[in-house]
Amino acid sequence: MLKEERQQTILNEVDLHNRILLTDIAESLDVSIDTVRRDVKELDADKKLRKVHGGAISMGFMTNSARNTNIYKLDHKVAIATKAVSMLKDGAVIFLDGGTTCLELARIIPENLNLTCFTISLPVAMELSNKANINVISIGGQISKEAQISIGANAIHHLSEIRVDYSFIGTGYVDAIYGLTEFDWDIVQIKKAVIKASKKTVLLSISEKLNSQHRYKTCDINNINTMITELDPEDALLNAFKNHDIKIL
Amino acid sequence: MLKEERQQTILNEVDLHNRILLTDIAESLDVSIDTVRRDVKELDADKKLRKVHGGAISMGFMTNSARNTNIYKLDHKVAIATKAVSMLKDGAVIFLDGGTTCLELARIIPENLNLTCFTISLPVAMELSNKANINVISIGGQISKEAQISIGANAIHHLSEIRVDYSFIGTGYVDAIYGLTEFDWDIVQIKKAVIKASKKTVLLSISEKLNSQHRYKTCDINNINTMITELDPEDALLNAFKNHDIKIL
DNA sequence: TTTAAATATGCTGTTTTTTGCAATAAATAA
DNA sequence: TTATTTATTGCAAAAAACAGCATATTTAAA
Repeated sequence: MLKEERQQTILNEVDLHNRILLTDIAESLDVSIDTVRRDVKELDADKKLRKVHGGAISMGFMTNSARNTNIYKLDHKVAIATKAVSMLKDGAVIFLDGGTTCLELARIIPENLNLTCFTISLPVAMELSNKANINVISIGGQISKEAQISIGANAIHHLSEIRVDYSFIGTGYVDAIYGLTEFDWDIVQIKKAVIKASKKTVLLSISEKLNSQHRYKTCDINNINTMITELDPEDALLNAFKNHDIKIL
Repeated sequence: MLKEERQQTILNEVDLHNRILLTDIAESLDVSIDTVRRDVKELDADKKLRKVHGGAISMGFMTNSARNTNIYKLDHKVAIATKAVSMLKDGAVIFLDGGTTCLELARIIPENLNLTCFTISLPVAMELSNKANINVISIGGQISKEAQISIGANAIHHLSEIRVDYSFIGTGYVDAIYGLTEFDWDIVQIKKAVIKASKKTVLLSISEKLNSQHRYKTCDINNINTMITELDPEDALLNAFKNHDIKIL
């Protein structure tokens, strides 16, 4: 039996059953466990499957790392996410909101960081599920088609049952006087529940959103502990926020 | 024997058996191993076959394996999903499992169908959220990194609070006698909860999984109301399942 | 035809790859 | 925790690949 043949067989088995045991493969192919282990290691290096303790799992599930479309002001959002990452400590329990900025944060969270991470966002949950050291817990509920997040009474109820160290949230509009506002009533309800469930709340917002407002109010600026924009903390645009008890990064 | 002739013989052997050993060829053609090695090297350079350690493999065999981005037996899964779609009625409340077959089903659900759809799968939820007439409800819980689905006590508890008309589930292994089995204990618990929450359960499985089994049992075949494979319902491979009270599509 | 050059083949010794085994370390389960 | 399973590492034997060389065979030109 050629090595290539063997590896092809392993791939078939993995794709067929989603998950296999190295011992099963070794027995069915009648080679040593070491050989199977080495094969699986190679296939893992080639991204043909994913090696896990005792076996291997299919890549079919996890081919989702490709960033889909162009994100508006991606560079700004990456800058914000980078600042946010610096706040993360090993072992923390956090919440991640939906939206492209939080998704960017999820993307750049270091692989070696141990976190327990709640989220209402499907894309964020998918992204985080690729990180080995992050325990991801999705908050279920009715899915908002626009935002791909859980909304509604169910999600709010689940949020009422948790308490996280930090929550990282986005907002539609933010203003030093009017606070955080949204276009959408459902979203406001969810964000209120998130803030309630957090010891500290961190707002991620590109500067373009500063000094804008809309119809439904999420909370006052004072409810936010830290605000992160892509700007330098000393930027004049942020002056209006410095009267409040809020840390600016 | 001419070199040309010899190489043609090698190509024939490769095309016939998908693979050859250099030693076999050397012996059957009664030339030295070095000659065969040189021939195979040339044929590899001409892309007529793929040289591997100890032998050669046909191009067709390998291109089939280079489906890195594609899904294993996608055509079969589409066939299954198509049959499953025919079971869906307007206004139904259904559950969709994780896995590539269910994801395929989610993809081809018609835009005009009104459905309420529960799921534990992040990719399925994302896919369904693109369909205007489908009310998507995600079951939250701890996210399994392998399968990108919610698992654990929380998810099971949420499942216990719902009751759907139809659930469409996949399985790792299925056998007429041993029933549905899985590699993973957590997955079994979730699937049990799903079956309990369903008035009718529909199993989606490609025929390659038939007559295979693993260590943890989800349920007996009798717990499944309908089984869908890519095969014709009258196919002999399905005979073993016909003794049971199960509809085969 | 003869000869020289080019090509093909086989042989030898060396290097690389593959594989299994054993000892130890790490991870998981009880 | 302890016990068991799985991973890792180093090692050695076997198989295969490789490089260099000698011989044979074919081709092309004198």
